[in-house]
Amino acid sequence: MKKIKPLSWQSIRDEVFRRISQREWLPGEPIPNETELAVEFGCARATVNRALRELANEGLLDRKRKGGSKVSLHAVRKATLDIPVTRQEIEQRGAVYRHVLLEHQVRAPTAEIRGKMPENKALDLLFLRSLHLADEAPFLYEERWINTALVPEALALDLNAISANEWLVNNAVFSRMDLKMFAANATARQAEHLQTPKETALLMMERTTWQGDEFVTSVKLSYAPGYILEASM
Amino acid sequence: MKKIKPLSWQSIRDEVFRRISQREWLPGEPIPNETELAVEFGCARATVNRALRELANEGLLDRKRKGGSKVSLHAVRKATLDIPVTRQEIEQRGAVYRHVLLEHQVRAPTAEIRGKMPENKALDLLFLRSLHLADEAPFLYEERWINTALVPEALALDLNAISANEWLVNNAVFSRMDLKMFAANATARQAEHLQTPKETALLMMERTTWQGDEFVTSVKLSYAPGYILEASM
DNA sequence: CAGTGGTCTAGACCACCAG
DNA sequence: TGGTGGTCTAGACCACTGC
Repeated sequence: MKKIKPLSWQSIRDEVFRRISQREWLPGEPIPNETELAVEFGCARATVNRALRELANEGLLDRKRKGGSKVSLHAVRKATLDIPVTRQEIEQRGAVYRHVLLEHQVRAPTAEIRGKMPENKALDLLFLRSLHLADEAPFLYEERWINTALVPEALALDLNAISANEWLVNNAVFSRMDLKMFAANATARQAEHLQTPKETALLMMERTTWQGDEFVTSVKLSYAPGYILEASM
Repeated sequence: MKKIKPLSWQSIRDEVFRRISQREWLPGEPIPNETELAVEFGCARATVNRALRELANEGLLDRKRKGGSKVSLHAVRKATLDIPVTRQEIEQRGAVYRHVLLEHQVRAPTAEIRGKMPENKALDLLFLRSLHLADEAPFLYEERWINTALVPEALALDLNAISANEWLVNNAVFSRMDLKMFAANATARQAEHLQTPKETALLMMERTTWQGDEFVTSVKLSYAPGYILEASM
């Protein structure tokens, strides 16, 4: 077994990646354990561990105690999706950001939203509708529910000055986020706000953030036609 | 400064996360350096490093040598999107998978695809159109280009037996993937294949995978109406 | 039970970069 | 140029789990 130069965990990661890519190590098959690789590469086991851990995080390896490390049978690749603050996303495109608060009221949640809450709590929630503009053109329309039990400060805010989106990102505590993306034909209301013909295909996103098992905020976003959501890995 | 129990990097990560969440450490402000935190938590610096590195990966901290670690001004949260093999995705829903190869030919790439290739190389590429079915209902329609210079074996495959999607995932070498999601009204062709009315809003995805700076395959996916793409963080 | 990965430690050196 | 994070090491113990 030829001894190879690398010292850094990155080089080891790359070398292991190469062996998997070039099918020296086949899907489903075990690879040498950390100690053996450390000997082969002439480095500490911790360094090998770091390299293999990264590859496992990317889904290329399955690792189990005692079971050892195996090349994943079907590499479920994971792409990373950035969730920026809408203002920043617009400004990054070189456009001027503005947002309009269309509706702001405390009301009983819809059945859909109530389903996310514990049975016993029948609190009223803060409901918002707003529009984000890029250079005065409609960019994103949002309908949002905020759990005022968890974020009472939201009630006192001037949401014309700062968008709920931005304020929540900077102030709300949350530990988990669910995210759903789908397409929908524009309803009359969406079409009106986004200044597009009715039935135009819109990219929609629903995001719910949670603090423990209670939801903090849930928002339904409608992107203006032509919006492209990008991700990479 | 009160000394806290935790030993594991997870507990330190959680404690630091709590301090950021609960605004003990404010956005933009520096936090104590690794050595100081190691003393406070009563653990090795490497353990603190591991904890802070995870938080930085999630976008909650900005770290710089000499500059120290600061709470991110606008936490760009990163969601994770799984890219499963279509067959597995369908079978995971308890449905029977089948795919149909609609077209299979070597042809000159369109301008759009040629833009992804180096100027000098004017190779013909393998072009495929296929349909993935769940319980015989249209699930996903795809149009795919494969760079046969990089994956010559693809030319000899029986793509009726195994979908290009699945074969490529298991056999193609790639180091990077670009991913775009958007909505579009169904064209006549899409409507026909997905058995839906024309103009129905469809969730579309374009994925291009790269090996170094050469593209391996580029695919345009049209999901059947009602499809929901989920992610989480 | 024994082998594997998961983690922690204490120490060390280095790369980067703000001051 | 000094302080900070980035990394490597050698050793150790532990947790899980296949056998």
